[in-house]
Amino acid sequence: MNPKRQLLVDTALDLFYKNGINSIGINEVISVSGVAKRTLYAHFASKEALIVAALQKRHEIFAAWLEQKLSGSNSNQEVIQRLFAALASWFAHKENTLGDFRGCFFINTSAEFSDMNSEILQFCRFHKEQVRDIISRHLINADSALLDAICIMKEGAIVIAQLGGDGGAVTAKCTEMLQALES
Amino acid sequence: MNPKRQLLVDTALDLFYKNGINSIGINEVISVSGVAKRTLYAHFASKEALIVAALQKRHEIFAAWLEQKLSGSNSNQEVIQRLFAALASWFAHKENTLGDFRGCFFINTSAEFSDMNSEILQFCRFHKEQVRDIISRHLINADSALLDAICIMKEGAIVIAQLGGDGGAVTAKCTEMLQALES
DNA sequence: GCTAGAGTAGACAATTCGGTCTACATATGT
DNA sequence: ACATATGTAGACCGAATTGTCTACTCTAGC
Repeated sequence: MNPKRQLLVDTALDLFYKNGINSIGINEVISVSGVAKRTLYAHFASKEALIVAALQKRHEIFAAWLEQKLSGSNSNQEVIQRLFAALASWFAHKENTLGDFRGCFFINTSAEFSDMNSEILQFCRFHKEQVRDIISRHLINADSALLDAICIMKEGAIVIAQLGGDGGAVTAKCTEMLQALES
Repeated sequence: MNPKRQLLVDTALDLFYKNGINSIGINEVISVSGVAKRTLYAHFASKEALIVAALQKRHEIFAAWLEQKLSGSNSNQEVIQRLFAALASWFAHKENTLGDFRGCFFINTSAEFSDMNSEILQFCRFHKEQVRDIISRHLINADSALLDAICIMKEGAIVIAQLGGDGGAVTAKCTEMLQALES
């Protein structure tokens, strides 16, 4: 809608994801985006509101990306294979839609805020539920045990890839294990 | 060794782990510990040096805790069972040694710093390698595939527990799946 | 008793933080 | 043509940031 608001959210998301939220001040967001500080505070009541908007934007991007990666799968085996192939591609910085991989924005954000009741952490939990739902909807005869296993390994793979592990090897292991579990 | 230094590291670790590193200023560390600022800078060249010392302390505590939890295991099945039982207990805030659970300090710290070559992130990677080694040493005929699976699920369980998931249920799933994989 | 080491309190510097405010410019709809 | 909305630049505020410095106190060893 509003182009300035959108620019601010995009810039904030980019800076927050790359550097961590507490490392980026409002002044950096405005100087990088080229938007006046007054305009920022015309669109957002506070830095926290901007953070929430950035989280929402990231959620939209990620959910759409995942949905597209999984849509059209014909078996649970294929869902597993596609999901972890997509993650591997993300880890290897080959997914332009998601930007350069630096872990899960929502896990990272959770690390920076301690008030579990804040809107920020509530949204992080919401995102994880939604992602679980997306995966679930693509599974045939949604087996809860399989869904749990997929979600656990997905988070594990993301964390290990972020801390310098071999993202390709890890996702391959996950695929192998989960496909064995399903058959 | 030096009591003031130790007090500073303990206080810093507690505050950093509870609130995130960038949310805690040097002034808070000194006011909570009751140590003069001058003394802090007599022991540490900078905040970064204090952070590294806190990471080291946390690593010592965690490594000793894990070692104790796994020592005396008589089979890979038992290692798996013990590891995830210990994690479940940690997630449920029943491990006094580790303090109230708020995720993995090293994953959390990785989220706050972006320079992969900094001493801070180097130490986070070192910690993960060491933990992997500890688990590996307790496995019989250390099967690399099993070790990978354990490490992936361990990270996944920690992240899910941190974001409000049912830590007990997740660790039970992990135990079940890994024991099936091993038999 | 004196000296040296270690610690204290807190002022201070320089910068940055989130956020407010004034004064002005531009663009759009009627 | 004029009003309204939306934008700009940037001064300003009080608080907080990391880090330095001065001046004083306490304690242990000789």
